[in-house]
Formats: sequence, structure tokens, C-alpha cells
Amino acid sequence: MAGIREIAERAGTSIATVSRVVNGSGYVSPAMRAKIETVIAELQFRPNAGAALMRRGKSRMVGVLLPALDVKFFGILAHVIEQGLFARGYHAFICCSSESPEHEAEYVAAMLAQRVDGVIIASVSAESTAAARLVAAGVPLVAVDREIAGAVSVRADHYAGGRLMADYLLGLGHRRIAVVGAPQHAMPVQQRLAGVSDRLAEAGLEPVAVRLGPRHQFEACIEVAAALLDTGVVADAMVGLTDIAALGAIHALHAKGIRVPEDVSVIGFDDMPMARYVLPQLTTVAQPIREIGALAVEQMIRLMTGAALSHEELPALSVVVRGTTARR
Amino acid sequence: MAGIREIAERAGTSIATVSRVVNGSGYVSPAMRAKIETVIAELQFRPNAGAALMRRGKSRMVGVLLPALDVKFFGILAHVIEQGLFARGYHAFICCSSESPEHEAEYVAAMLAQRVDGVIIASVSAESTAAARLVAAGVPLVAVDREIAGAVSVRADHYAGGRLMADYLLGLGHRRIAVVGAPQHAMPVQQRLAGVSDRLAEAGLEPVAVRLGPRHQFEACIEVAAALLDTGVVADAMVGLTDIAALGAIHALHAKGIRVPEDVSVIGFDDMPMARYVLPQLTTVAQPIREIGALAVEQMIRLMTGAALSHEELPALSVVVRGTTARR
DNA sequence: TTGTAAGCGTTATCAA
DNA sequence: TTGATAACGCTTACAA
Repeated sequence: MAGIREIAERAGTSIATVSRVVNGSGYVSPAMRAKIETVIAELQFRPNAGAALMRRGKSRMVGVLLPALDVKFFGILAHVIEQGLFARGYHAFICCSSESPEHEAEYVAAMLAQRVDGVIIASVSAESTAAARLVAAGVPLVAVDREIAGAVSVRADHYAGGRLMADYLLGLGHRRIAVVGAPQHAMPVQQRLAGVSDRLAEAGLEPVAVRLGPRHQFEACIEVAAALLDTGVVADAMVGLTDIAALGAIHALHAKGIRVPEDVSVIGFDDMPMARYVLPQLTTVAQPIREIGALAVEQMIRLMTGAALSHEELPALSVVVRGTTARR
Repeated sequence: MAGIREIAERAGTSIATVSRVVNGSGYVSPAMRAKIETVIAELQFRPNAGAALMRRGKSRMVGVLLPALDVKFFGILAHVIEQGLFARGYHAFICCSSESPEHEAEYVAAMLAQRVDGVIIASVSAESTAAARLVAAGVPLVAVDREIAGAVSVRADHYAGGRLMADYLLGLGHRRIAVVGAPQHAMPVQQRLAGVSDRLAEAGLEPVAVRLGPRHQFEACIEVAAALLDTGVVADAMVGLTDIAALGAIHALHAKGIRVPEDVSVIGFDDMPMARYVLPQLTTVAQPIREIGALAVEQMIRLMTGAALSHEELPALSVVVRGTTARR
């Protein structure tokens, strides 16, 4: 496999000049550049990232650690982050831990070995040591959608979002409000729940029922909502702490012959594409996920370049009114 | 930053032995191993992947090139492939081209520079040169969901799937069948369409209307279906060449006050989670996406290890009957 | 504008 | 079971 040395020989120049051409650094005369580029193409030269990394000590790569890729939220996040990083001249090293600590540990080791310039980490399980190891290694760290000790954090104000959901339902005249959600251990979910409860308390109310499931999966969410309904509680509105949970509630309601929104209003959270798939379309609180991803990249760049962190506020959450809510 | 040399010094041994411990290769006495591991932990030693790559010439990494990560199909695929690769001792280098040739070219270069042991490439735009460059570089290549010259291909039989859709509708007594889909340039979509048309032809029929949109996005799909409906064609069943397209058809139908499945039956293709979100839930042809991902990994392993390729048949496609189809 | 030369941190071969 | 040593291919001062 042709190396820089062979290129230099054939082009009648030195390896230093070839390196300059390959990296676009330093001065090279147009004639020389053209000649070298020709030889590079001829010999199908492919630079060796290992050698470059060894010399440079850094890789212009940013690790992106996510718990899953088959979950829409993370898929979108990965996409936005990749775009942002690319635009700034960095490559994304996307890793998904698949909820497995073993995977996670191995990918963290791989990132460290790869000498990534930083890591953007999205809501990994609480008992994971990934963040700690990264911090210990002195790698710039940006947490997305959760807080991590020693790391900059970028996330929506889930508590405010919870208040918003309750507020909107209250404004519609609903008083008997039930809440369903999952996964129960997720911090954002708990914060939204707290927001809902607090806002209701201010109105002298409390949820008529709360039910959180362990798994954030459609079928499981339907079951959680069905179980709640089976207790016989009477609600005139239901809060889904995520869009999936709201969709689960709608299906559970439907199975019982209860109409949405005529009998019961339903509101979700996230505004993922799925919110628009149901009929009627789901009213939900939109989470500015793309802005979150973009801001995470921006903070990472600042961290890596030593610039001051921005204290920019996240775009506000907002209720997207669609068809599953109605005045009481 | 501590290197293997320093570790050796502090442990009172040679770098060769340290290397053996780090890589778990060769013989090292338990006592020596313990001592070295202690020092490694103390100094927070992190191996340098660049140096290792330079020496070894390969990275035990497999590139995974996808057009997007925020599309459910690819998210699931990436997830399955990552899992399979991990289980075989390889790391996945997941790259998404974001539909941009520029991104794609750069990631291909990065993969080449990284000396990946192989690349699994999923349906990238036809005019991309990615596959060609990879083939030229002699990198083992497995194409998923599309065919690429010079590469092993793993994909569902979309043509058969198309026939299956038509077949099922025909069996229900439908005769006036319209077809909508997107993106029109995608080979799988065209193959499904061919399957539908051929099966109808065997029954002496042809689609009452066909409409393909350029973008596979929910809103765009609704518009495509609405435009088809606006022409005034009378159909008693609609085929969505993807689940999204089918969902778009349902929404367009709904907007016109046409009931599903009472007035018009709708069938989709893929069986993504979204098929279950709508009410009634979508009847669709299930694509064995997880098996496809797993098989792609298996073929890649065989390619890399020089084993014979398997000629295993893909699990058959099947109609998942849910609520959007009814007897005429 | 181009060339010289000194490593970078490993792995693997061979010898002990 | 361990050690010495020679690459691996590149970047980057510094010199010319």
C-alpha cells in the first residue's frame, strides 16, 4: 500500500511537501501540488489515520454516546449532532451502548484510545461509570438531556414542560387529570411529572392517578394506561409524559370505547413525528430537540477551543395544539 | 500521558510484556500480570489506538454507512448491526451521510484512513461513488437493502412483497387499487411497485392510479395521496409502498371524509412501529429488518475471514393483518 | 517554496 | 516466561 514516501519519490519531491498537500497546510506551489495530486490519485494513496493520530495526539473526532439508535429521539439527536460537528470540521464517532454497561465501557475505552477531542453523552443509565471515566481522563464532556457532575449540560426545562401540560389542560377546564409515563427511572420523565403535580397543586388539585411504567415501549405504555383505567378512576384528561405514553393512553382509551377528545383529552410531550401519525393528531408539548443538539455541539466546540461557554437560553417549550384535546 | 514504556519501567519489566498484558496475548505470569495491571490503573494508562493501528495495519472496526439516522428503518438497522458486530468482537464505525455526497465522500475517506476491516453500506443514493471507491480499495463490502456491483447484497425480496400486498387486497375482493409511495428513486420502492402491478396484471387488472413522491416524509406523503385523490379516481383500496406512505394515504382519506377501512382499505409495507400507532392499526407487510441486519453482519464476518458466503434465504415477508383492511 | 530529520507509542519477531 | 529491538507512516520544527 502506497505511503507518503512512495508518493514523494514518484513526484520527485520530499515527504514533507506531500504531507502539506495531503493536509492542505503550509505553502506548496500550484505546479508541485498538481503533480503530487496526480500521483496520489494514480497510486490510490490513502493516508493512515493511525500514523497521523500518533503524531498529532488528537483526532478531530468527537465521540457521541447514546443509549440507543432505534429510538426516534436519539436518532434525531445523533443526526443533528453529526451535522453540527461536520460543519465545524469534526467527525462524529457515534456509539450506542444499547443499554448495556459492557458495551458502554468498551466504547468509552475505544473513544479514549482513539483520543477523541471530546464526548457528547446523552442520557445514559445512572449507574454507568462512563461519564466518570471520561471526566477522569480530562476529556471535554457535554451532557445532553441530563445532568452529569463535572460536565456541561444542555437540556430542555422538563419541569417547566410539565407545568405547561397541566396549565394547558386546566385552561381547557379539565380538573380530573390522570398521568401516565415511562420509563419511570428517567430524570426528564420525573421532572415533567413534578411540573404537572406542582401546577395542579397551585390550582388546589392533584392528579387523580399517576402510573409510570418501567419500559418506554408502545405496547408497554398501552398496558400501563389500561391498568390505570382498570382501577376505575374517572378522568377527563390524561397527560402522557412522552408522546409514546400519550399514544398508549389513546389506544387504551379506545379499547374501552372512550372517545378522544370528546370524552377525555390527551396531551403528550416531545412532539416526535409519531405525534402526527394518529388520528386525530396528538396535542403535545414540543421539545426543541434540534436546537438542543445544535447547542450541545456549540458548547462542545467552546469547551475544546477554550472559549467561554455560552449561557444562551434554550428556545422555550410550547404547546402544539392538535386534535386530542378539547374544552371540557 | 503515560505510555507503555513508562508502565514497563514502573513495573520493572519490559514494554513487550506490558503489551502482552494490554492485549491479552502471549504468556505472562499471574504475578507479573497483576503488577502491571496495578500500574496501569495507577497511571490511568490509555492505549493509543493510532500506534496500534499503525503497527497492525487493521483496526477491527467495520464501517456502517447509512443515509440517515433519524429514519426509523436505518435506526433499527444501525442498532442491530452494531449489536451483531460487537458480539463478534468488532466495533461499528457508524457514519451517516445525511443525504449529502460531500459528507459521504468524507466519511468514506475517514473509513479508509481508519483502515476499517469492512463496510456495511445501506441504500445510499445511486449517484454516489462511495461504493465504487470502497470496492476499488479492496474493502470487503456488504450492501443492505440494495444491490451494488462488486458487493454482497442482503435485502428483502421487495418484488415479492409488492405481489403480496396486491394478493392480499385481491383476496379481500378489491379490484380498484391505487398506489402511493416515496421516495420514487428508491429501488426497493420501485420493486414493490413492480410486484403490485404484475400481480394485478395476472388478475387482468392494473392500478387505477399510481403516484410516487420525491420525499419520504409524512407531510409530503399526505400531499401525494391527496393529489391522487383530487384527480377523482375511485379506488376501493390503496397500497402504500411504505408505512409512512400508507399513513399519508389514511390522513388524506380522512381529510376527505372517507372512512378506513369501511370505504377504502389501506395496506402498508415495512411494519415499522408507526404502523401500530394509528387507529385502527395499519395492516402491513412485515419486512424482517432485524434478520436482514443480522445476516448482513454474518456475511461481513465471512467476507473478512475468507469463509464461504452463506446462501441462507431471508425469512419470508408476511402480511400482518390489522385494522385498516376489510373485505369489500 | 521545499527538504531534512526526529520522533510519536505500539506490535511482533526473535532470542534468551 | 520475558526482553531487546526493528519497524509501522506520518507531522512538524527547523534549515536551506
